[in-house]
Amino acid sequence: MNFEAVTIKDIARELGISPSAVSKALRDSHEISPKTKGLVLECAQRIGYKPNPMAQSLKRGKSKSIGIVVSTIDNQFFSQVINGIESVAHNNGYNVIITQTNESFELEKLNVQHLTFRSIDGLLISLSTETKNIDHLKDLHKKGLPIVFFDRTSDEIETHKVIADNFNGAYEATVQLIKAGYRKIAHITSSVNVSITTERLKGYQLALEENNIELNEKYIKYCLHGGKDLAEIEHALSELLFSDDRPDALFTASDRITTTTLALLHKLKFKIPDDIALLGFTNTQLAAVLNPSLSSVYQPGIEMGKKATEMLISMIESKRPVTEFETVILPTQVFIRDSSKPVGVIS
Amino acid sequence: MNFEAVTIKDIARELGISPSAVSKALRDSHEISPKTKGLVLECAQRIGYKPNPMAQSLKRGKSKSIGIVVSTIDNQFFSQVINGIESVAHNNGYNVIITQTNESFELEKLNVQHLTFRSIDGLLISLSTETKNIDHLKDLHKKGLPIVFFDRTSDEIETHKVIADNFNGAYEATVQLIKAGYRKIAHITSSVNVSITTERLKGYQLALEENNIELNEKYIKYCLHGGKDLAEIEHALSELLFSDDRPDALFTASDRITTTTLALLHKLKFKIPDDIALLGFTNTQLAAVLNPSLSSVYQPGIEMGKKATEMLISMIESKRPVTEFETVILPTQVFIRDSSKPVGVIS
DNA sequence: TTGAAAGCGCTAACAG
DNA sequence: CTGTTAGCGCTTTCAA
Repeated sequence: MNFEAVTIKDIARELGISPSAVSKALRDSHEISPKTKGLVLECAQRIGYKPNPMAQSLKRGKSKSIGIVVSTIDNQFFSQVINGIESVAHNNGYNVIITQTNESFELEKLNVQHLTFRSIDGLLISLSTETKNIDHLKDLHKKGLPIVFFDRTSDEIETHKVIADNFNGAYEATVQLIKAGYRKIAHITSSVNVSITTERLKGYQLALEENNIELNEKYIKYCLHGGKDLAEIEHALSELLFSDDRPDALFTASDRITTTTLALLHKLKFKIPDDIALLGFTNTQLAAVLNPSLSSVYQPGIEMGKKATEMLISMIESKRPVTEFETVILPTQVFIRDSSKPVGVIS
Repeated sequence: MNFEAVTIKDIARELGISPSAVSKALRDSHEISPKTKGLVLECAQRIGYKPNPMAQSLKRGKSKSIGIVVSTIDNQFFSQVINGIESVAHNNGYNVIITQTNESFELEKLNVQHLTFRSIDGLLISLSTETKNIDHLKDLHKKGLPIVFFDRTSDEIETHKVIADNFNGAYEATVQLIKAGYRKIAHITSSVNVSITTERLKGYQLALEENNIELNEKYIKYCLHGGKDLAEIEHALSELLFSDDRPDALFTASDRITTTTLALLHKLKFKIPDDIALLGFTNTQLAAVLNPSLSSVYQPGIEMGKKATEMLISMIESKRPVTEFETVILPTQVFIRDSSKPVGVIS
């Protein structure tokens, strides 16, 4: 509720002119005399007039709000992205409606539906790990809803996308492990459904290939729910750790998986990196003070949020339908710390 | 924009009845025959009718959205709180508008103003560290805007509040340090302005007092921006570490301060807990895998968000003005880990 | 340059 | 039980 319930009519009455004149004056229309404009502006200021956004929205058919779909906000990477989204949106007079899928396809559909009920002007989405089919988005896209994908995208819709350089991040990370002397490098990753999994996998594979290390399929473990369930990571990890051919290094592909893996290795009393090295994607600012300090691939979360929102708003506000789309790839940074120290070096 | 632009009129036309009848049928009014209701519902379903929330809001004078003010979303504790807020709000058909103050009083005022422009039905706020004066909220409160404080509250407005048991958390934490053999316990805390600082300070003081340890004012360091600036924590810390009477333990009072202190101690090559012990408020799930594993006071962030939102929505939807207010205090949990191991014990 | 009037989609008082 | 009408606050023709 707007508690400054001063309307255009109040100004009109005060000045003895018509509401429509006031409206025009406030919008700085050319068909209003400078004198009247001055009076209106002064009066609006004086009696504390604030436009009612709901009335404007109803009239204009725009809600000035954008919907966000992420897996969960309680995650370093996504909270940074949302931080970025929020700042750009706010600066442009938009507010954001955040919804969480918890990696569930059903919840993703429900959330998208809920958002359209709320009359959003555009959608920013990072797909859930369960999502294979995006018909729920195709329909909306066809009807003209501006959509920008970030992080976990889909090829099935042509629109703007913003991702981190997952390929290079993974490539670089794997190369660093190889340089440090590890050869049996396992990869614990998210669901095959999501784009980031494929991109990271490719980087990992190329690094191995270039270094003449044969790919061992048993070293690649997928977590269908992106590590949401502790059990799936526990399962993947124990298959790796208690196999005949235990890997000497782990390359983990997401924030949740990386930190959970670290915690599990602790619990299992594995020494890092002596028993097994660890390097993973994570955006935690605590990487340097973990035990051991954690080698990591960092994604520019805030920038990703900002860029995606800028693109979305430009689509929303574009006069003519946008037909040229862009996929922005933001650089990742690899930090080498103790958890991937060279083999055989005693600290 | 609602891309399912089917309106009540479409149903009315389809069925050859009046829009108001349709409206009433949809709202299950008693003055509509079951037969008509059935027809309307079926037709609504069939042609994909979705109510336009902006029109409803305009009519009802309610926006079904609530405003949130926090220092920054990119912080474990607050992102957990927002997670809780979001889930309850969403379940009750509300959406949330998040704004961040970055601990700035000016931004807090601006955000609150912005939120009222956006016609929020209620406000959830955790004050910035800079905030001493809350006239910007008093005005709104007087005009009838439902407000619920969480985390950092103010006595100057009588309304619902939800806080963690800061007093007990701090008391318990300090007692644990004393039990472990530490006697020179310093306290690095946030700004004196915010409620949590006082509450935590009191717990700290009582623990010392009960154990006949004299309070040393020099051991209490305030960070006016809650640790937003690295420099202020650096400054506080070096005053403590390089004084004649260096403390043997640190009790830090917020997420940011705790993790930054840990990082700085690392940088300065201080051994924890041998050179100095550390125990602090933090909500990071990584506490157990930090180096060393970090003793911590954990606040129920998600619950805090949920509870605050439930209270706010009950105020918003209350038929009569609410006059009985409650301050809910949620328990904190203290986890003792290696960073506060008993003095003299070699691991 | 200004004003009257219609209408965005929905609801509610009042008639019928 | 159903329809007519007016109006939430604002914008936008169109007419004056």
